Amino acid sequence: MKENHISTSVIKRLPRYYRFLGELKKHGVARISSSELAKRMNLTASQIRQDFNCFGGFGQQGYGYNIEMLYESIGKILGLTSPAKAIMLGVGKLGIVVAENMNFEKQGFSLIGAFDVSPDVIGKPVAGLTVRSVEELESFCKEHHPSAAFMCVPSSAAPELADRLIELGVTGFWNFSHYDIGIKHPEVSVENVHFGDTLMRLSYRIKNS
Amino acid sequence: MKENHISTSVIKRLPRYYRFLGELKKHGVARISSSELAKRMNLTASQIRQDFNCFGGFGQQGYGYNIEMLYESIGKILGLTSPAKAIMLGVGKLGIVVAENMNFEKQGFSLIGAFDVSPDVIGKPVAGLTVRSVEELESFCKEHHPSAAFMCVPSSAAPELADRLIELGVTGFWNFSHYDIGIKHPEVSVENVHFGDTLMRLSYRIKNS
DNA sequence: CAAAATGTGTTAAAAAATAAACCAAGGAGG
DNA sequence: CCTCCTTGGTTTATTTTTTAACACATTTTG
Repeated sequence: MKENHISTSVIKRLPRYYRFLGELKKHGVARISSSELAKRMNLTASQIRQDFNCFGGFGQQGYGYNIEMLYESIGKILGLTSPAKAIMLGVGKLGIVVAENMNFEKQGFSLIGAFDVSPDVIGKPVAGLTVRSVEELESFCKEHHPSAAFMCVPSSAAPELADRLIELGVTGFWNFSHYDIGIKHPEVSVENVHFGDTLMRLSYRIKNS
Repeated sequence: MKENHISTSVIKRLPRYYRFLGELKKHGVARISSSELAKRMNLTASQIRQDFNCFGGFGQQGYGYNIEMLYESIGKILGLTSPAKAIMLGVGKLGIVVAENMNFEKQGFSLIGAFDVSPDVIGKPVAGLTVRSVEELESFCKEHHPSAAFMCVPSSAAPELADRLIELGVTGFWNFSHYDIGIKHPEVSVENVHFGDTLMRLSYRIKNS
């Protein structure tokens, strides 16, 4: 199922391409050359051409790239057209903001459940769902087979939960906790959202440039 | 002021080292070897040694690294000991969660102001501050000289705000908006927190592995 | 309709990042 | 106090990533 092994560097850039192309599309631009796109995105034209060519020839010599078509193609490559079933673990302040303000359907996921341990939130509505007790996790997963988990729990709860989820067939984690899921389970995909790390990097940059 | 130009790859790894070492410290571990740390972090010992050596010899042959000392050293390198003054722009749901749940002081920053356009939030308390009108931005900055801005505003508001802030002396942005601050202003440091991008990458991985 | 201009796909070169190899400093054990 | 073993710093090699170069297809223009 792999596309001839695309490097992670390329994958990391794809969402940004997608955003820029979406913006251009919205502004009614029909086509763009690699050099023009490079100028706008602050990249080299060479890199853009090479990135796109990992997935086949989207452009036309002497013309450039058709934005509409390229946008859709990248969306398909990213899997945005076939949403993966996802559940949210931990419906605290962060979880609520994330659940209610992200447009999961446009980003390749479909949120089908939310779980927490606290009686304060169990039973409450979030993003159109009713928060379940984490005790129902097994039965729920065995029925609905989510493939992704959004981890908005404290670090202390993450390890045990991750184990259970992987056991239940979850293969991808969107991880807001500080626990490093990938180390114990190298077979699953993990995308970390570590606010603290980005802040510290910014701290370094501000003080060393 | 640059440390002999450290590569961005190394800087990106520093916060993770910092986290792992903090954890070890908390568990009372006094020393660790590069190979042991490598095993725990899923890296190579070679990379760890090379990374640390960018900043000088922290280890001792035959002994390893003193965790307490290394932890503190990395903290200093990241600038966590000398907080930079920061202001928050946009006190919506996301801004509030971020402001109230991050421990800025431990991550190199000191939040000294929060601004918004909406009368609904102006005057309200957030993270110990009172939200100001964005109209006060100029006068506030001229008095307090923040060097960092946390951008929690909608993309539409970001470009004009970024211009104003840079004009007022802000050199670092923690950017939650989709607007790409760095392109127009390559001289400032920007750390993007793009939830959508990480989600799309996860979508790709789940569907292509 | 031909020639100039545009601009991709692809191959080659350069640069950067990662991993391996090696050596000497220092600790552990007798 | 001497020997052996661990282990970091450093150099060298390998791999990956990025940039440059170029040949050829398409469009545009006069």
